[in-house]
Amino acid sequence: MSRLCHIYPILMVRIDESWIFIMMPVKILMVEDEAAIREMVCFTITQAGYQVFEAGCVADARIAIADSVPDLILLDWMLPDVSGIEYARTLKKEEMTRHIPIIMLTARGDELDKIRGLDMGADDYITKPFSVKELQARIKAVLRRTSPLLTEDVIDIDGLRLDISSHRVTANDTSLEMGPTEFRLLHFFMTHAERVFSRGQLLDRVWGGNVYIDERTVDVHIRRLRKALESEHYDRYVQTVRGSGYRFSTKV
Amino acid sequence: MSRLCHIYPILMVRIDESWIFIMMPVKILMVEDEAAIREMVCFTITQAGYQVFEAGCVADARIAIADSVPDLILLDWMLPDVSGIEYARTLKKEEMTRHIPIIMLTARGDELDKIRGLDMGADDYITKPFSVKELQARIKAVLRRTSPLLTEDVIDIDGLRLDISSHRVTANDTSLEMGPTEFRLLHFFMTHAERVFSRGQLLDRVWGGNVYIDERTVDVHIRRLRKALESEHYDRYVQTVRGSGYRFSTKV
DNA sequence: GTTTGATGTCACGACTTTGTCACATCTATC
DNA sequence: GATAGATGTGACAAAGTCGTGACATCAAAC
Repeated sequence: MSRLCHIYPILMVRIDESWIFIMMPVKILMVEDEAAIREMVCFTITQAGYQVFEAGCVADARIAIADSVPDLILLDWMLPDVSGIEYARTLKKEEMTRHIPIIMLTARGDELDKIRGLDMGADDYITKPFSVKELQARIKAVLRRTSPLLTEDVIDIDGLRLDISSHRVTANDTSLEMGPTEFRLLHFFMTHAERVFSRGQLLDRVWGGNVYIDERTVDVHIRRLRKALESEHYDRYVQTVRGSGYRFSTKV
Repeated sequence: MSRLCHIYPILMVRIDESWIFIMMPVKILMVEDEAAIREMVCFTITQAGYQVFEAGCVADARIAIADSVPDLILLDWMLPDVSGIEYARTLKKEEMTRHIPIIMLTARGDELDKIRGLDMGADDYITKPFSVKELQARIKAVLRRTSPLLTEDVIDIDGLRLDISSHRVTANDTSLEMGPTEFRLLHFFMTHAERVFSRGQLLDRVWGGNVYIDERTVDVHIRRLRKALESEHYDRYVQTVRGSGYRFSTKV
C-alpha cells in the first residue's frame, strides 16, 4: 500500500480517520500570494479529490509548470511580480500551456467587469470572498467544459477504446495486451490528446512524480506502448515531437 | 449474531420469532442530515433485507464510499455542506461511483419538478413523507432496472449457473463443489462482471469488511475458486489483472 | 473425543514488469 | 555527406507479482 503511493500517481486524501485513494488525480495549480487564501483553497480542492500545488508568484508558477503541467490553473489577478492578467495572456499564447483552463480570482466584484473586458483568455472568473461550494462548482464546470474526457470511465478515440473499470484496451473490438505502466500512459495520453508533453512531465503525471528515474525510460515505455498498439495500427497515434517530447494525436 | 455480521456479509433479519439469513446483502448508503428520517429509513430498509450505512453530510458520505462502494445511494437534496444535487452530479461523473444508482429524497412534492429539471443523473425520486412500502418498492425497482443481477435468485452467465436459494453452482448441468467463501466470491463476481476489483475491495465486499486479513488470502481463494470451476473450463472467466486485482469476464 | 471440512498464512517457484544500458537509426545543420 | 544530437530498439538483471501446495488452526458434526 505505501509502496503503491510512491510509485504510482495515486492521491491519498486523509479525511478524519480514513484514507481515500484517487487514481491518476486531476492536478490543479494555484497561484496566489496571500497565504490564508492559499490554505483555504488548498484544503477545499483537496477535499474535492484534486491534487493541488501552489505558487506564491508568477516566477514560482513558471517553475512549477515546467515540472508538471496542471489540468487547471487558479490565478489571482494581483500578484507580487507580474499581474495575473498578463500571465494569463502569456499562458494562452504558449504552445505548452494554451490548453490549460484558467480560473481568475478577483478581489472585488466591481473589478470583475474590468478584468473581463480585458479578455486575457481565462475560462471563468470568481470573486473573493467565495464559498467552498462555489469554487468546487466552478472547477467542476470548467473541467467538464474544457476537458470532458478527464472524468470519463470509457474513453473511445477513433475506435481505440480504453475502459477503466474493466481495465481493458480494445481496438475495433480486438483486445490489446499491455503492462500497467503502458495502460496508465495511454490513459494519460487519451485524456490529454493533441498536446505535447516532455519526458519530465510524463514522468510526473504517469509515474507520480517525486521519482528519480532516467528520462530515457519514458522512451522505452513509449516503445512498449507502440508495440502493444501496432497490431491494430494505432501506434501511429503515439507521435514523437523531436526536441520536445511525445503527443497522442489522431491527426497525420 | 454479532460475529457473523462482522466477518461475513451476512445480514440477519428478525421477523416475528425466527431469524432469516440473507447472503451477500445489497449495500445501501443513506445520506441525510435529519436523524429522525435516518432512523426511520434505516429501519425500513434493514427490514427489507438490505444493509445500510449512514452519512449525515457529504463529507461523511465520501469517507463511507471510500471504504466500501455501495450498490445504491439514497440522497437527500438538502444537506449541510454540499447540496445533494451537486453531489449527485459529482458521483455520476467519477469513475468509481458513476454506476451507482441514486434515489433522491425531496422534502416537498412541489420541489420535485424543479429538481427533476436539473437532471443531475438520479435514477429515481421520492418525496418526503413517504411510506415504508413506497420506499421499499422504489429501491427494488431501481435495483432491478440498473443492476438486474443483484436481485436475481438464479444467475446464469454463459452456462455457468449460480442458484442462491439452493446454494448450488452448476456448469452445463454439472454440479460444481466449492466452499462457502468461494461461493460468495463467485456470487460477487457474477453480479459485478466485467469490472476489476482490488484485493482490498474484494475483502470488503466478499469477506464483509472491518477485517484485518492478509490481502494475499484473496489469491488463495481465487485459486480455490478456479480449481472448482476448471473441470468445466469456466476457470478462464476468473481473470487476473496484474497490478490491479481480479475480474470476472466472459471475454477472452 | 474424534473426525471432517473450511480458512488464513506461509514459503517457494514461475512468471511479468521495469529501469538501465549499448548500439542502431534517424534528423537537422553545416 | 559528415557530424552531432536526438530517438528507436533489443537485451538484461533486479524487483515485483502471482500461482500453488502444504500446514496449522478452528469450529461444527458425529
